[in-house]
Amino acid sequence: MTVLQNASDVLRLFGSGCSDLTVTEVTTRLGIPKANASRLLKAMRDAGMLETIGDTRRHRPGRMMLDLASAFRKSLGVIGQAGEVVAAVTERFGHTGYVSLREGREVTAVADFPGTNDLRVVSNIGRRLTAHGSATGRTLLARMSDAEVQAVYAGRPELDGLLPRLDAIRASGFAYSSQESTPGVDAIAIAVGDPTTEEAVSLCIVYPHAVVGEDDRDEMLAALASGATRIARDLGDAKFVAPRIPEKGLFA
Amino acid sequence: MTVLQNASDVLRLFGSGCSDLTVTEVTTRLGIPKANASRLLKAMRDAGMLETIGDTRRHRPGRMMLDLASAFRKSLGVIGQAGEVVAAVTERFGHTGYVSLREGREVTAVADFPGTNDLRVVSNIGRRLTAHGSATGRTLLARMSDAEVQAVYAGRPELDGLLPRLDAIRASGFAYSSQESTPGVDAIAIAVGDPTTEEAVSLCIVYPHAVVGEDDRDEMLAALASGATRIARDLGDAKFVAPRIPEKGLFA
DNA sequence: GCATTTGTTCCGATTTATGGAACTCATAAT
DNA sequence: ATTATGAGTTCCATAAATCGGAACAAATGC
Repeated sequence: MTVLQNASDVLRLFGSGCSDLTVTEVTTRLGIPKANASRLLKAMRDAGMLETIGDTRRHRPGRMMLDLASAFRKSLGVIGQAGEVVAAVTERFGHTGYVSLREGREVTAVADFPGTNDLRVVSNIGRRLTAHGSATGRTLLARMSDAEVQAVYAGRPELDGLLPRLDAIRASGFAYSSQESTPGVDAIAIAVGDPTTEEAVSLCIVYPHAVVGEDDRDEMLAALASGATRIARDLGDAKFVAPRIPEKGLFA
Repeated sequence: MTVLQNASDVLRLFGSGCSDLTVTEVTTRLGIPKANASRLLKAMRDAGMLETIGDTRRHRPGRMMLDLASAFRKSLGVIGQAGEVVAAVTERFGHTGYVSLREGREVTAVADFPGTNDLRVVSNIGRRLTAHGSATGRTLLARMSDAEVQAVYAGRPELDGLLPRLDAIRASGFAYSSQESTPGVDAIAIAVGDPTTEEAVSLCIVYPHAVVGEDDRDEMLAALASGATRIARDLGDAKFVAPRIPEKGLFA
């Protein structure tokens, strides 16, 4: 067994909820001689993979690991990061999720995460929705200025009443729609973008109107919002508005 | 040179802004034979420390590293995390920073970070301020309900006009004070808490009123806010309100 | 198609890791 | 005060990994 594998096993112990380790914990949890564990932790400390907590014998991951996490996220790109967030929300609540891009007056899903609930909205990757007529699309339009939106919709009837709705999204940080694109289906969407590549995507969760109460809905919004906020912070998205979870009854 | 040290050197390359690496980049940047680099990256991949990006030859940190970053933060606790954020802001802008706790109607600094500017507010750890009369204190009070605040200030004159000020903080997510506790000194404060331990701390930057323009002030607020937001997200702080950077002129 | 760049594999010599036991150090119990 | 107890480190011969150079293979560019 190579040292690297052992070191990796030690690091993996941190994954399962434990935030610090001692030599003995490592020997018992990995089943290796304590002489090895002792030397291994020392070597990992010297290499900066671990650091001791204060002057105790407890170890935690080294500071270097913070940079790694952000390098990992950076290399994913916005779409990838958005996908990770939506996947996590889908996993947790069982409802279908999308990541979508806007092209002109339309939006297309570029990644989809089928829900697991018995009653769920079937995923439909590649289906094109109108940007003005979907929560996802409006979050992406809301990232543009009114002038830009007007340019996209020059002389078109869809513009009617659109700008105030976008203002509302700019204020709240998210969009919600109930039975708009599909009967019986509600959607929550939040947009986030990468200022360096100019890519903006929308994170969206869709669910059957009938089976989701206000509390679940707010929880999903909160989950989606916290993921999107992290992405926006990591990428330095200045246009992002941190969604504010509304009080009960003020939703929509 | 041990493998662990080499592996660590490779990981460290990610720290300096680069989000992915190839074998040749590693050989040149670390100055090691490419045979070694090739085997090293393979071993690190097998150990889960790295993963390849798609089916290209580029490598990025493995997903495991995400867990490590959060284990690191968790082991710091709120006070430690707040300290890291304040230290970073202090470092960047040169102004003095504090982390404070509230006890009853007073707040005390538990960590301080002396500024580096020629004209700066001298740090004063252990100095007690009134909670109602300092930006720091009010951010902490704003985390409580009106009823709880009233209980703390039962029958006391300080309660006059306090609740509306707290409401303003709850709405904006931060507190600002100009020449309040100390003449010539302004302060920006944001509170964050750990729901599991019930600990709440306030992150605060203090600076001479005369030398900081609106732009710098907004930048400091943004820096403090993004750090506090990350902490709140990591810990699941439901009471946290993500600060919204106000438009010019609407500040305070 | 050929040249070039990039990555992998092979080899013996050398370095490093391994695991059992002996040892130190601090803390808790008698 | 003395002795157990447990955690952590160090010692040693053996076993296994790494090293660097060069030959080899596989992409990429012209």
